[in-house]
Amino acid sequence: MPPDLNLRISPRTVQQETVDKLRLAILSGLFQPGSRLIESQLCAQLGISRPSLREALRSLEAERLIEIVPNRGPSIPALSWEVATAIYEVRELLEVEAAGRCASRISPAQLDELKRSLSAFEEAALSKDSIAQVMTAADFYSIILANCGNPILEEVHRGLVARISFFRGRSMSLEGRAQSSLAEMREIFESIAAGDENAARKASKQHVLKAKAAAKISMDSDI
Amino acid sequence: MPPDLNLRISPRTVQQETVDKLRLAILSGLFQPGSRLIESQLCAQLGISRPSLREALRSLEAERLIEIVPNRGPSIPALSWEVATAIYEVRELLEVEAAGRCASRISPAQLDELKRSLSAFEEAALSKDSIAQVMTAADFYSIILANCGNPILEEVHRGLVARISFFRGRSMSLEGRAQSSLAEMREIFESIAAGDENAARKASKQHVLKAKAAAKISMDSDI
DNA sequence: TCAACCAGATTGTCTGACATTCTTTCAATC
DNA sequence: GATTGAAAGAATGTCAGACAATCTGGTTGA
Repeated sequence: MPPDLNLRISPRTVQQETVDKLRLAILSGLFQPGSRLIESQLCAQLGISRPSLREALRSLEAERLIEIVPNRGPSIPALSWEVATAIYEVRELLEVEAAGRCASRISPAQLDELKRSLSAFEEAALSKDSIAQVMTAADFYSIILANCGNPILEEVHRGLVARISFFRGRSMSLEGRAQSSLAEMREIFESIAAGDENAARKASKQHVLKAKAAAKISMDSDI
Repeated sequence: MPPDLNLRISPRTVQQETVDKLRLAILSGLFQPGSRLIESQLCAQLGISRPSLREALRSLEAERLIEIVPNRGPSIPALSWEVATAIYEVRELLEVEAAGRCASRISPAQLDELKRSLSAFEEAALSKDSIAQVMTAADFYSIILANCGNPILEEVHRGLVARISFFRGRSMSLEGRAQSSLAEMREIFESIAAGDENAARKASKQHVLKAKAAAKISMDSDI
């Protein structure tokens, strides 16, 4: 029996592929905020039919990664600073809780995993590759969220972070932000490693607040 | 020019109507958990075409109100108690925060609105109409969430509460649950009316915890 | 009894079509 | 010259029909 059987339990459909491709394209900033997406163009570029594309667009709409106005079609929403602030606030709520829970329940194996992801971010921080920085940082959080013992917390957090990826890329390229981010993340890690729930919460809160401040600076500084 | 010119009327499309109808059907428990939805049947019942229906289903899938497994189609997810617990925990996080913020920022007009919705729940609690109870209680929360000053908090909360509507209907029909629920909600209201942020948080937390306990009882008692 | 297999049911996807609704262009009017 | 209005073009909303791939349940054969 072919060994790739376990990889094919759930067949990937055109719709799933399309959602993933478009999500990646949006998160990496390929489309300008406010720009409209033309169905026929996307169909041609992706090599799929309109019904399949429209299903994918509905999924992305529900994730709030695109907006669909009747008779005007899909577009990339321009994230206002008000909404971004609201997202950062909820993110703080969730992330602080997750870090606290994680501190008292993470397994040694996962802790090791977390340490490795911190190292990966450290390496990225030394380089000037802001894309790598954002990705490794996202890995770090996702390990924490995955080990907080609450899958819903993880799910909601992922959805929110996706919507502010736009800001995260920009703020990471601020002078010195990667370094101070590294320091904050190290503090979170140390607290979790020590099993100190309160310290983990405090460090996590600090981190989100500073990330928000950095996002605001990067937004104000250029427009 | 008026500052906030948002007069754009958005026409209701077949897809939106369909999503609303199906969501209502799901939330009111019309479909058994675990049961499958047959596209052709739904098309006939709703009088729409398959592409339109499939778009609507993708929206509902993203809201986690249905599951779609490739080559098996859509079905109503059976909510495990583990996931329900996780949802209640996050709901607590969000609702407590919202109640706290609401206490220090709600306007007199909205406070009056809140009072009216509490009265509506009181009336529903006296009757034995558990559907009316769930609906009026939902109104009460939604006013609080709408006045917490954070639209994201509101949005996330709405999504989570929708997924546990199944439990809320059952637990409301428990002997005495509506009455104690009323007492808890009244306490939340009084705290908010007094502008006492800490009391609002405490009352809100109590309320969610008791709602969770009631849901567990109603789940264990019949299977 | 159990496995293989077959027929019906269902989904995934595509093509093509058409009415409705923007958007843009260009001319006419004031 | 600016504004209005109309017409052409583009894009979306929606449908119908088709077909292959896949699942499901029951029947057959060993």
